[in-house]
Amino acid sequence: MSEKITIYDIAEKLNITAATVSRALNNNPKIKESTRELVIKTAAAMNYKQNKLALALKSGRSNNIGVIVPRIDSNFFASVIRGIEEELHPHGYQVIICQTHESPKRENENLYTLIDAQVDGILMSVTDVTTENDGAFRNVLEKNVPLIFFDRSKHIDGVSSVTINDFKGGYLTTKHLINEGCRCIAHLSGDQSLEIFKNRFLGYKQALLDNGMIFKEEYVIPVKSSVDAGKEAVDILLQLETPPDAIFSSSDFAALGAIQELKERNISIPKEFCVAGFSNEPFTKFMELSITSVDQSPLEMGKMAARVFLEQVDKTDTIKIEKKVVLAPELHIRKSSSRSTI
Amino acid sequence: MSEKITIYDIAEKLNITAATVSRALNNNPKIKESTRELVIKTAAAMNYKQNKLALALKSGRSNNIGVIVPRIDSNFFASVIRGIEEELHPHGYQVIICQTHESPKRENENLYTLIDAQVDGILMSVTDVTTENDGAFRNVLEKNVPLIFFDRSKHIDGVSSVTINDFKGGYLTTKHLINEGCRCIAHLSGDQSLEIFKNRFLGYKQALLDNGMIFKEEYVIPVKSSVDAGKEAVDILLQLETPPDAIFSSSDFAALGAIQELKERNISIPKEFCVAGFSNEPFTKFMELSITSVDQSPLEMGKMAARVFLEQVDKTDTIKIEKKVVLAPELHIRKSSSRSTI
DNA sequence: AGTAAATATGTAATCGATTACACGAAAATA
DNA sequence: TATTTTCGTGTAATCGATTACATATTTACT
Repeated sequence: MSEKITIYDIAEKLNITAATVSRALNNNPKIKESTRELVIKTAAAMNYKQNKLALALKSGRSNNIGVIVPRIDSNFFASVIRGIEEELHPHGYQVIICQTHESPKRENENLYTLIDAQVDGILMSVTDVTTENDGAFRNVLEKNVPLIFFDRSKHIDGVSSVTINDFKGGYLTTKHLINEGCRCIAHLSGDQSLEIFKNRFLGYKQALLDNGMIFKEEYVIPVKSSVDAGKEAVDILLQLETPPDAIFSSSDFAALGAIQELKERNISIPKEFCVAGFSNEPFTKFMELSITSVDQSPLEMGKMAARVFLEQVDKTDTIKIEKKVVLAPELHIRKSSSRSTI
Repeated sequence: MSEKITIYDIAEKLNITAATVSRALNNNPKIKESTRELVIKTAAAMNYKQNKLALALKSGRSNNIGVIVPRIDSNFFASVIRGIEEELHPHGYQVIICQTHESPKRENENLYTLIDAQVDGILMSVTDVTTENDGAFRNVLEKNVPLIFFDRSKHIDGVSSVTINDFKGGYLTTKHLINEGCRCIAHLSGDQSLEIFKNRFLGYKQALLDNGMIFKEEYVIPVKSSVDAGKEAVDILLQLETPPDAIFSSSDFAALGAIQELKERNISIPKEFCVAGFSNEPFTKFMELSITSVDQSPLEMGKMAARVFLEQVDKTDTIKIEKKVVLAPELHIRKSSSRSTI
């Protein structure tokens, strides 16, 4: 078992004090050049490694940042985390992962745990806006720990966010469906308490109105992000007096379910019915009948969130600047809605 | 900005020493019951939070564990990490994520960084067996930090691992293809320096031999795990004198590419040609022509790796027990290879 | 040579919690 | 009552690094 070498060990060996060793290693200009070289050489020879915990305790900075997501095993969140890790790694930060599983209680708990662990910042996607975890959020802000929301945001003074323009995503997609000749476009909506879903819906609605189409409440079906939910939604929609001829789904999984159900009923896609999803999950482009979807550039979102964090950290004296970064959504048009190319 | 409350603050308020406060909070039996209650009540009232960094420095334990994976944005690794996090969270551990991007240099760097950060354990999937990062691994073991490999393992004395029986996975799949009537089965192989791919290949070979079929070198095409690689492989295979009538791919992505290329050539699947992949990526079951694949139960693998870690941590005095957990692969038979059900 | 200025290093406190050891007071025993 | 236990708490060292302040040594200048 290798001994743990401290600056005291180096000091002892060289008959100097730990203070001098510390200064030499930190390039303090007051240290004689010859001493510095000697210390550095000796430190290397003894295989000295700085104890990060001691440093963290002294400085109050752990060089860890916390990331809270509903779950990690979703392509979107995993990609965001990848972006965060890649951007922050060069700066010496380590990424701590926490999952909420959409539970506000877990979210609350994670926030406190991360603060306890003295992270230097928290990047997160909120779980639920209705529940009041404001205590936990306030606690973070009071501790002066930079807090940055990505994708699923929440309005809190002084908190920056990185999101995509979901409204535009919904608008573009709906507009595209209209352009393809669809006349009655339904929408599979997500949890309206989350802005992202609210905005996708609003974009959908606005696109309808801007293009002389009627918005009908009955065409909006709330779904969970699952294949089955998509199937059920189609079942409901097709029973309407005037069934729709297109679906803009706020979830790729629901879009997939919808497609499966439509096929089951021998409805031809995209000829008779067009479908578009949201998130650009990998499978959407792999399908034989590839699915039109909105890309949220998760990698870029993660990197951007990390950059916003880097801007805010260490600026405790400055008045905190609330930065709202909004990325542009990118509509990937594929077979499930491409009548023109057929 | 909320003050940071320490045990000294509590001590001062109650006119006792920090030692007593510490003991009271830690349920030390030597503390008078009345004192303990008073301390606990006061701590709560003052909103005291234990400083984890100080504790970590004193105890040498950070309550963090490091996870190193090639990349996080792959369904498999993300699911493993999910399993790890869920299993370790109740025990108070936080999970630090590192990516190698298949670079041995990054792997090396990550290992040292995690040790520097005083993690209490490292769970990882190795990147490459050929490169000698042995120094870094030895460093981990010398520091007495539990090291556990999952999926991609490496033979190092005293290191436990959690893997699936890749040999069996390859064997079962190949056997299945044989049962479906395939006579010439090709294999898209992965990096043979990694045991997982080696074993999938060996399982494939053994199944052929056990069932009176001939093994041909030319039927084994090394591929990267990508759609394009699968397409190219098919291109090569179909130019052979005796082209195969089935493919067992060590990668789902390559299997997908193969299927796309076969369709391109109007070869009917599974009638004329069967295809099976490995990993059970989400898209394999979503496809209209769903793809037969081997499930590696990543969630379970992560949980198991975490459990092995929990068993090993804190047992520094005991002789380290090398534990090799091998999970059973599960073949999911789908349309891409199901002649019987058609 | 004598003093000021510059340079290099040492001393000791600090970050916050834990804990071996010491000690005084109360309770138990002789 | 004297002595030993037991109990509860205080003292101070420790984990490893940083740093304000003090001090010693050189160098520069009159």
